[in-house]
Amino acid sequence: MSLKHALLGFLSFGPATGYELKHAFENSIQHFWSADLSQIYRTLESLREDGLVTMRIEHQKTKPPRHIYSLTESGHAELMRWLQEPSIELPTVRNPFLLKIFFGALIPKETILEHLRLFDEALRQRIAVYKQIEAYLPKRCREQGLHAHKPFLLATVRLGLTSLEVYRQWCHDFISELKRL
Amino acid sequence: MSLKHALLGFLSFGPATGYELKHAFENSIQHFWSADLSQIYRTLESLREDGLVTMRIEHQKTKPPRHIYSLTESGHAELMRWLQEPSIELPTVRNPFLLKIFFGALIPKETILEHLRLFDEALRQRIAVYKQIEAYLPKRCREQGLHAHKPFLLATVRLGLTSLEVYRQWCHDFISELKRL
DNA sequence: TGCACATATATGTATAATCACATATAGGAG
DNA sequence: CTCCTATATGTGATTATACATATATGTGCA
Repeated sequence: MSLKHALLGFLSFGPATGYELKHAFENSIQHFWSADLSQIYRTLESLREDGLVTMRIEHQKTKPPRHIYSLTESGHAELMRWLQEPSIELPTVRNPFLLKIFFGALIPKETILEHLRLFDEALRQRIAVYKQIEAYLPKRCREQGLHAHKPFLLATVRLGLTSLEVYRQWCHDFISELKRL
Repeated sequence: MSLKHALLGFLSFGPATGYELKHAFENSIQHFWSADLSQIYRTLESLREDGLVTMRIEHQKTKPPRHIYSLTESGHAELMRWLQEPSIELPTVRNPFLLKIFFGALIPKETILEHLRLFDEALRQRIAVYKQIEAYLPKRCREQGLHAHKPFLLATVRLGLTSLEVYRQWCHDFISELKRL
Protein backbone atom coordinates (compact mmCIF):
# COMPACT_ATOMS: atom_id res chain seq x y z
CA MET A 1 0.00 0.00 0.00
CA SER A 2 1.06 3.56 -0.60
CA LEU A 3 -0.05 5.17 2.64
CA LYS A 4 3.39 4.37 3.99
CA HIS A 5 4.95 6.11 1.05
CA ALA A 6 2.61 9.08 1.28
CA LEU A 7 3.71 9.54 4.91
CA LEU A 8 7.38 9.13 4.01
CA GLY A 9 6.87 11.75 1.29
CA PHE A 10 5.38 14.32 3.64
CA LEU A 11 8.07 13.61 6.22
CA SER A 12 10.66 14.41 3.54
CA PHE A 13 9.39 17.99 3.81
CA GLY A 14 10.33 17.95 7.49
CA PRO A 15 9.49 16.26 10.82
CA ALA A 16 5.83 16.17 11.77
CA THR A 17 3.28 14.62 14.12
CA GLY A 18 0.49 12.27 13.05
CA TYR A 19 -2.03 15.00 13.61
CA GLU A 20 -0.11 17.41 11.38
CA LEU A 21 0.24 14.76 8.70
CA LYS A 22 -3.51 14.25 8.66
CA HIS A 23 -3.91 17.95 8.00
CA ALA A 24 -1.23 17.87 5.33
CA PHE A 25 -3.27 15.16 3.58
CA GLU A 26 -6.44 17.21 3.81
CA ASN A 27 -4.80 20.35 2.52
CA SER A 28 -3.24 18.88 -0.55
CA ILE A 29 -3.75 15.29 -1.64
CA GLN A 30 -7.32 14.79 -0.43
CA HIS A 31 -8.32 14.48 -4.08
CA PHE A 32 -6.35 11.30 -4.67
CA TRP A 33 -5.51 9.96 -1.24
CA SER A 34 -7.06 10.06 2.19
CA ALA A 35 -6.55 8.28 5.46
CA ASP A 36 -8.14 7.97 8.82
CA LEU A 37 -6.20 9.50 11.72
CA SER A 38 -6.13 6.19 13.58
CA GLN A 39 -4.61 4.56 10.55
CA ILE A 40 -1.97 7.26 10.23
CA TYR A 41 -0.89 6.69 13.83
CA ARG A 42 -0.68 2.95 13.32
CA THR A 43 1.19 3.28 10.05
CA LEU A 44 3.70 5.69 11.59
CA GLU A 45 4.36 3.13 14.32
CA SER A 46 4.89 0.41 11.74
CA LEU A 47 7.27 2.67 9.81
CA ARG A 48 9.18 3.17 13.05
CA GLU A 49 9.40 -0.58 13.60
CA ASP A 50 10.84 -0.88 10.11
CA GLY A 51 13.43 1.79 10.89
CA LEU A 52 12.16 4.13 8.18
CA VAL A 53 11.32 6.91 10.64
CA THR A 54 12.34 7.88 14.16
CA MET A 55 10.16 9.44 16.82
CA ARG A 56 10.81 11.84 19.67
CA ILE A 57 8.32 13.11 22.23
CA GLU A 58 7.97 16.82 22.87
CA HIS A 59 6.15 17.60 26.11
CA GLN A 60 3.90 20.63 26.15
CA LYS A 61 2.49 22.38 29.17
CA THR A 62 -1.10 22.79 28.15
CA LYS A 63 -1.64 20.26 25.38
CA PRO A 64 -0.99 16.54 24.99
CA PRO A 65 2.63 15.66 24.19
CA ARG A 66 3.54 15.72 20.51
CA HIS A 67 5.06 12.62 18.93
CA ILE A 68 7.32 14.03 16.26
CA TYR A 69 8.35 11.68 13.46
CA SER A 70 11.40 12.20 11.26
CA LEU A 71 12.60 10.41 8.14
CA THR A 72 15.70 8.24 8.58
CA GLU A 73 18.26 7.60 5.88
CA SER A 74 16.72 4.26 5.04
CA GLY A 75 13.28 5.87 5.01
CA HIS A 76 14.53 8.39 2.48
CA ALA A 77 16.08 5.60 0.42
CA GLU A 78 12.79 3.67 0.46
CA LEU A 79 10.88 6.78 -0.62
CA MET A 80 13.27 7.32 -3.53
CA ARG A 81 13.05 3.69 -4.55
CA TRP A 82 9.25 3.79 -4.57
CA LEU A 83 9.05 7.11 -6.40
CA GLN A 84 11.24 5.87 -9.21
CA GLU A 85 9.56 2.50 -9.65
CA PRO A 86 6.97 2.68 -12.45
CA SER A 87 3.37 2.92 -11.25
CA ILE A 88 1.58 -0.14 -12.54
CA GLU A 89 -1.36 -0.11 -10.14
CA LEU A 90 -4.36 1.69 -11.53
CA PRO A 91 -6.24 3.99 -9.20
CA THR A 92 -9.07 2.46 -7.19
CA VAL A 93 -12.22 4.50 -6.94
CA ARG A 94 -15.31 3.71 -4.91
CA ASN A 95 -18.11 6.13 -5.51
CA PRO A 96 -21.40 5.04 -3.89
CA PHE A 97 -23.18 8.04 -5.36
CA LEU A 98 -22.45 6.98 -8.93
CA LEU A 99 -23.59 3.50 -8.02
CA LYS A 100 -26.97 4.96 -7.11
CA ILE A 101 -27.13 6.87 -10.36
CA PHE A 102 -26.24 3.72 -12.28
CA PHE A 103 -29.28 1.96 -10.86
CA GLY A 104 -31.32 5.15 -10.93
CA ALA A 105 -34.05 3.76 -13.17
CA LEU A 106 -35.29 1.72 -10.21
CA ILE A 107 -36.35 4.70 -8.10
CA PRO A 108 -38.52 7.79 -8.67
CA LYS A 109 -37.04 10.49 -10.87
CA GLU A 110 -37.57 13.08 -8.13
CA THR A 111 -35.36 11.10 -5.72
CA ILE A 112 -32.57 10.91 -8.28
CA LEU A 113 -32.84 14.63 -8.92
CA GLU A 114 -32.59 15.21 -5.18
CA HIS A 115 -29.45 13.01 -5.01
CA LEU A 116 -27.95 14.96 -7.89
CA ARG A 117 -28.64 18.27 -6.20
CA LEU A 118 -26.99 17.07 -2.98
CA PHE A 119 -23.97 15.85 -4.90
CA ASP A 120 -23.73 19.10 -6.82
CA GLU A 121 -23.75 21.03 -3.57
CA ALA A 122 -21.01 18.80 -2.13
CA LEU A 123 -18.97 19.38 -5.29
CA ARG A 124 -19.47 23.13 -5.05
CA GLN A 125 -18.11 23.15 -1.52
CA ARG A 126 -15.21 20.92 -2.37
CA ILE A 127 -14.31 23.12 -5.33
CA ALA A 128 -14.22 26.14 -3.01
CA VAL A 129 -11.82 24.27 -0.70
CA TYR A 130 -9.60 23.34 -3.62
CA LYS A 131 -9.50 26.90 -4.92
CA GLN A 132 -8.33 28.00 -1.47
CA ILE A 133 -5.65 25.34 -1.43
CA GLU A 134 -4.54 26.39 -4.91
CA ALA A 135 -4.47 30.06 -3.94
CA TYR A 136 -2.36 29.48 -0.82
CA LEU A 137 -0.02 26.93 -2.33
CA PRO A 138 2.61 29.39 -3.63
CA LYS A 139 2.76 31.05 -0.23
CA ARG A 140 3.06 27.71 1.59
CA CYS A 141 5.84 26.61 -0.76
CA ARG A 142 7.76 29.85 -0.11
CA GLU A 143 7.37 29.55 3.65
CA GLN A 144 8.44 25.93 3.81
CA GLY A 145 11.24 26.24 1.28
CA LEU A 146 9.58 23.87 -1.16
CA HIS A 147 10.32 25.95 -4.23
CA ALA A 148 11.21 23.01 -6.47
CA HIS A 149 8.00 21.22 -5.42
CA LYS A 150 5.64 23.99 -6.47
CA PRO A 151 4.92 22.92 -10.08
CA PHE A 152 4.19 19.35 -8.91
CA LEU A 153 1.92 20.31 -6.05
CA LEU A 154 0.08 22.83 -8.23
CA ALA A 155 -0.34 20.32 -11.05
CA THR A 156 -2.03 17.74 -8.83
CA VAL A 157 -4.29 20.32 -7.19
CA ARG A 158 -5.30 21.65 -10.61
CA LEU A 159 -6.14 18.17 -11.82
CA GLY A 160 -8.32 17.74 -8.74
CA LEU A 161 -10.08 21.02 -9.45
CA THR A 162 -10.64 20.25 -13.11
CA SER A 163 -12.01 16.79 -12.27
CA LEU A 164 -14.47 18.25 -9.80
CA GLU A 165 -15.58 20.85 -12.32
CA VAL A 166 -16.13 18.16 -14.93
CA TYR A 167 -18.22 16.21 -12.42
CA ARG A 168 -20.24 19.31 -11.68
CA GLN A 169 -20.83 20.05 -15.35
CA TRP A 170 -21.95 16.45 -15.80
CA CYS A 171 -24.31 16.85 -12.87
CA HIS A 172 -25.97 19.89 -14.46
CA ASP A 173 -26.21 18.24 -17.87
CA PHE A 174 -27.71 15.10 -16.40
CA ILE A 175 -30.25 17.04 -14.34
CA SER A 176 -31.41 18.75 -17.54
CA GLU A 177 -31.53 15.46 -19.41
CA LEU A 178 -33.61 13.82 -16.68
CA LYS A 179 -36.04 16.70 -16.57
CA ARG A 180 -36.59 16.41 -20.33
CA LEU A 181 -37.32 12.66 -20.10
CA MET B 1 -20.17 -0.92 2.33
CA SER B 2 -21.72 -0.66 -1.07
CA LEU B 3 -20.34 -3.79 -2.71
CA LYS B 4 -23.39 -5.59 -1.33
CA HIS B 5 -25.65 -3.02 -2.91
CA ALA B 6 -23.78 -3.06 -6.19
CA LEU B 7 -24.32 -6.83 -6.33
CA LEU B 8 -27.99 -6.48 -5.39
CA GLY B 9 -28.33 -3.89 -8.15
CA PHE B 10 -26.88 -6.12 -10.83
CA LEU B 11 -28.98 -9.04 -9.63
CA SER B 12 -32.06 -6.85 -10.08
CA PHE B 13 -31.32 -7.12 -13.83
CA GLY B 14 -31.64 -10.90 -13.49
CA PRO B 15 -30.01 -13.96 -11.85
CA ALA B 16 -26.26 -14.31 -12.31
CA THR B 17 -23.15 -16.14 -11.10
CA GLY B 18 -20.24 -14.52 -9.27
CA TYR B 19 -18.13 -14.84 -12.36
CA GLU B 20 -20.72 -13.08 -14.48
CA LEU B 21 -21.11 -10.34 -11.91
CA LYS B 22 -17.38 -9.69 -12.02
CA HIS B 23 -17.65 -9.18 -15.76
CA ALA B 24 -20.69 -6.97 -15.32
CA PHE B 25 -18.57 -4.77 -13.04
CA GLU B 26 -15.76 -4.62 -15.56
CA ASN B 27 -18.04 -3.81 -18.44
CA SER B 28 -19.84 -0.94 -16.85
CA ILE B 29 -18.98 0.42 -13.43
CA GLN B 30 -15.23 -0.18 -13.46
CA HIS B 31 -14.76 3.59 -13.41
CA PHE B 32 -16.31 4.03 -9.98
CA TRP B 33 -16.41 0.58 -8.44
CA SER B 34 -14.35 -2.56 -8.68
CA ALA B 35 -14.04 -5.76 -6.72
CA ASP B 36 -11.91 -8.82 -6.53
CA LEU B 37 -13.58 -12.06 -7.64
CA SER B 38 -12.90 -13.74 -4.30
CA GLN B 39 -14.51 -10.80 -2.52
CA ILE B 40 -17.56 -11.05 -4.77
CA TYR B 41 -17.98 -14.76 -3.90
CA ARG B 42 -17.69 -14.04 -0.19
CA THR B 43 -20.12 -11.13 -0.38
CA LEU B 44 -22.67 -13.19 -2.30
CA GLU B 45 -22.51 -15.84 0.42
CA SER B 46 -23.03 -13.20 3.10
CA LEU B 47 -26.01 -11.80 1.16
CA ARG B 48 -27.41 -15.31 1.08
CA GLU B 49 -26.99 -15.68 4.83
CA ASP B 50 -28.91 -12.42 5.23
CA GLY B 51 -31.70 -13.76 3.04
CA LEU B 52 -31.24 -11.04 0.44
CA VAL B 53 -30.45 -13.51 -2.34
CA THR B 54 -31.01 -17.20 -3.03
CA MET B 55 -28.71 -19.59 -4.83
CA ARG B 56 -29.25 -22.60 -7.01
CA ILE B 57 -26.60 -24.82 -8.57
CA GLU B 58 -26.63 -25.63 -12.26
CA HIS B 59 -24.41 -28.56 -13.18
CA GLN B 60 -22.46 -28.46 -16.40
CA LYS B 61 -20.74 -31.33 -18.15
CA THR B 62 -17.30 -29.94 -18.83
CA LYS B 63 -17.05 -26.91 -16.59
CA PRO B 64 -17.45 -26.30 -12.86
CA PRO B 65 -21.07 -26.02 -11.71
CA ARG B 66 -22.54 -22.55 -11.89
CA HIS B 67 -23.83 -21.03 -8.65
CA ILE B 68 -26.68 -18.84 -9.80
CA TYR B 69 -27.80 -16.11 -7.42
CA SER B 70 -31.20 -14.42 -7.55
CA LEU B 71 -32.61 -11.45 -5.70
CA THR B 72 -35.24 -12.23 -3.06
CA GLU B 73 -38.08 -9.93 -2.11
CA SER B 74 -36.22 -8.66 0.92
CA GLY B 75 -33.11 -8.20 -1.22
CA HIS B 76 -35.11 -6.05 -3.58
CA ALA B 77 -36.52 -4.08 -0.65
CA GLU B 78 -33.05 -3.50 0.73
CA LEU B 79 -31.81 -2.33 -2.67
CA MET B 80 -34.69 0.16 -2.93
CA ARG B 81 -34.09 1.40 0.59
CA TRP B 82 -30.41 2.00 -0.11
CA LEU B 83 -30.99 3.63 -3.48
CA GLN B 84 -33.39 6.15 -2.01
CA GLU B 85 -31.32 7.03 1.03
CA PRO B 86 -29.26 10.17 0.36
CA SER B 87 -25.62 9.47 -0.39
CA ILE B 88 -23.60 11.11 2.35
CA GLU B 89 -20.40 9.13 1.94
CA LEU B 90 -17.92 10.88 -0.28
CA PRO B 91 -16.08 8.82 -2.85
CA THR B 92 -12.73 7.38 -1.79
CA VAL B 93 -9.96 7.59 -4.32
CA ARG B 94 -6.50 6.12 -4.04
CA ASN B 95 -4.22 7.03 -6.87
CA PRO B 96 -0.61 5.97 -6.27
CA PHE B 97 0.44 7.50 -9.57
CA LEU B 98 -0.65 11.00 -8.53
CA LEU B 99 1.13 10.47 -5.23
CA LYS B 100 4.34 9.98 -7.18
CA ILE B 101 3.70 13.12 -9.22
CA PHE B 102 3.00 15.06 -6.03
CA PHE B 103 6.47 14.21 -4.72
CA GLY B 104 7.95 14.41 -8.21
CA ALA B 105 10.48 17.12 -7.35
CA LEU B 106 12.46 14.50 -5.43
CA ILE B 107 13.37 12.41 -8.48
CA PRO B 108 14.92 13.11 -11.89
CA LYS B 109 12.71 14.90 -14.39
CA GLU B 110 13.27 12.14 -16.94
CA THR B 111 11.82 9.54 -14.55
CA ILE B 112 8.71 11.64 -14.00
CA LEU B 113 8.30 12.10 -17.74
CA GLU B 114 8.56 8.34 -18.15
CA HIS B 115 5.88 7.82 -15.47
CA LEU B 116 3.64 10.32 -17.26
CA ARG B 117 4.10 8.56 -20.57
CA LEU B 118 3.19 5.21 -19.01
CA PHE B 119 0.11 6.71 -17.37
CA ASP B 120 -0.93 8.37 -20.62
CA GLU B 121 -0.69 5.05 -22.41
CA ALA B 122 -2.78 3.34 -19.70
CA LEU B 123 -5.37 6.11 -20.06
CA ARG B 124 -5.41 5.71 -23.84
CA GLN B 125 -6.17 2.02 -23.51
CA ARG B 126 -8.81 2.56 -20.87
CA ILE B 127 -10.50 5.20 -23.00
CA ALA B 128 -10.68 2.73 -25.87
CA VAL B 129 -12.34 0.19 -23.56
CA TYR B 130 -14.83 2.78 -22.39
CA LYS B 131 -15.69 3.83 -25.93
CA GLN B 132 -16.43 0.19 -26.70
CA ILE B 133 -18.64 -0.10 -23.64
CA GLU B 134 -20.45 3.09 -24.62
CA ALA B 135 -20.92 1.89 -28.20
CA TYR B 136 -22.38 -1.47 -27.17
CA LEU B 137 -24.52 -0.19 -24.34
CA PRO B 138 -27.66 0.56 -26.39
CA LYS B 139 -27.53 -2.92 -27.89
CA ARG B 140 -27.03 -4.56 -24.48
CA CYS B 141 -29.93 -2.61 -23.04
CA ARG B 142 -32.20 -3.73 -25.89
CA GLU B 143 -31.17 -7.36 -25.53
CA GLN B 144 -31.65 -7.48 -21.78
CA GLY B 145 -34.83 -5.42 -21.75
CA LEU B 146 -33.25 -2.61 -19.74
CA HIS B 147 -34.77 0.17 -21.80
CA ALA B 148 -35.54 2.42 -18.83
CA HIS B 149 -31.99 1.98 -17.54
CA LYS B 150 -30.28 3.21 -20.70
CA PRO B 151 -29.96 6.94 -19.88
CA PHE B 152 -28.54 6.12 -16.43
CA LEU B 153 -26.00 3.58 -17.64
CA LEU B 154 -24.94 5.86 -20.48
CA ALA B 155 -24.59 8.87 -18.18
CA THR B 156 -22.19 7.09 -15.82
CA VAL B 157 -20.12 5.65 -18.68
CA ARG B 158 -19.88 9.10 -20.27
CA LEU B 159 -18.74 10.64 -17.01
CA GLY B 160 -16.05 7.98 -16.83
CA LEU B 161 -14.96 8.73 -20.37
CA THR B 162 -14.87 12.47 -19.85
CA SER B 163 -12.88 12.08 -16.63
CA LEU B 164 -10.31 9.92 -18.39
CA GLU B 165 -10.03 12.43 -21.21
CA VAL B 166 -9.51 15.26 -18.74
CA TYR B 167 -6.77 13.22 -17.07
CA ARG B 168 -5.15 12.61 -20.43
CA GLN B 169 -5.26 16.28 -21.39
CA TRP B 170 -3.71 17.13 -18.03
CA CYS B 171 -0.99 14.55 -18.71
CA HIS B 172 -0.09 16.20 -22.02
CA ASP B 173 -0.15 19.69 -20.55
CA PHE B 174 2.02 18.67 -17.64
CA ILE B 175 4.54 16.90 -19.89
CA SER B 176 4.90 20.14 -21.89
CA GLU B 177 5.23 22.19 -18.72
CA LEU B 178 7.92 19.91 -17.33
CA LYS B 179 9.87 20.01 -20.58
CA ARG B 180 9.86 23.81 -20.50
CA LEU B 181 11.19 23.93 -16.91
C1' DT C 1 -22.55 28.17 32.90
C1' DG C 2 -22.38 24.98 29.41
C1' DC C 3 -21.23 23.29 25.00
C1' DA C 4 -18.80 22.70 20.89
C1' DC C 5 -14.47 22.67 18.71
C1' DA C 6 -9.48 22.35 18.12
C1' DT C 7 -5.35 20.17 19.76
C1' DA C 8 -3.04 15.60 20.28
C1' DT C 9 -2.67 11.02 21.41
C1' DA C 10 -4.12 6.18 20.90
C1' DT C 11 -6.70 1.33 21.34
C1' DG C 12 -10.19 -2.04 20.15
C1' DT C 13 -13.13 -4.13 17.08
C1' DA C 14 -15.41 -5.20 12.93
C1' DT C 15 -15.48 -5.29 8.27
C1' DA C 16 -13.52 -5.02 3.70
C1' DA C 17 -10.18 -5.92 0.38
C1' DT C 18 -6.08 -8.04 -1.50
C1' DC C 19 -2.90 -11.72 -2.41
C1' DA C 20 -1.60 -16.22 -3.05
C1' DC C 21 -2.98 -20.43 -3.83
C1' DA C 22 -5.89 -24.71 -5.19
C1' DT C 23 -9.01 -27.19 -8.40
C1' DA C 24 -10.67 -28.64 -13.08
C1' DT C 25 -11.53 -28.49 -18.22
C1' DA C 26 -11.28 -26.69 -22.94
C1' DG C 27 -9.44 -24.23 -26.71
C1' DG C 28 -6.06 -21.57 -29.23
C1' DA C 29 -1.26 -19.62 -30.01
C1' DG C 30 3.40 -20.44 -30.60
C1' DC D 1 3.89 -29.79 -26.30
C1' DT D 2 3.76 -25.99 -23.51
C1' DC D 3 1.78 -21.77 -22.27
C1' DC D 4 -2.00 -18.66 -21.96
C1' DT D 5 -6.78 -17.48 -21.65
C1' DA D 6 -11.41 -18.38 -20.40
C1' DT D 7 -14.73 -20.76 -17.58
C1' DA D 8 -16.03 -21.35 -12.60
C1' DT D 9 -15.43 -22.12 -7.94
C1' DG D 10 -13.46 -21.12 -3.62
C1' DT D 11 -10.04 -21.01 1.07
C1' DG D 12 -6.52 -19.04 4.13
C1' DA D 13 -3.63 -15.47 5.46
C1' DT D 14 -2.69 -10.95 5.67
C1' DT D 15 -3.42 -6.16 5.18
C1' DA D 16 -6.18 -2.08 5.05
C1' DT D 17 -9.85 0.71 6.40
C1' DA D 18 -13.60 2.48 9.12
C1' DC D 19 -15.91 3.44 13.24
C1' DA D 20 -16.33 3.94 18.04
C1' DT D 21 -14.23 5.17 22.05
C1' DA D 22 -10.99 7.09 25.64
C1' DT D 23 -7.93 10.72 27.59
C1' DA D 24 -6.89 15.67 28.60
C1' DT D 25 -7.02 20.73 28.08
C1' DG D 26 -7.65 25.53 26.02
C1' DT D 27 -10.45 28.70 23.52
C1' DG D 28 -14.38 30.85 21.97
C1' DC D 29 -19.26 31.46 21.82
C1' DA D 30 -24.05 31.88 23.26
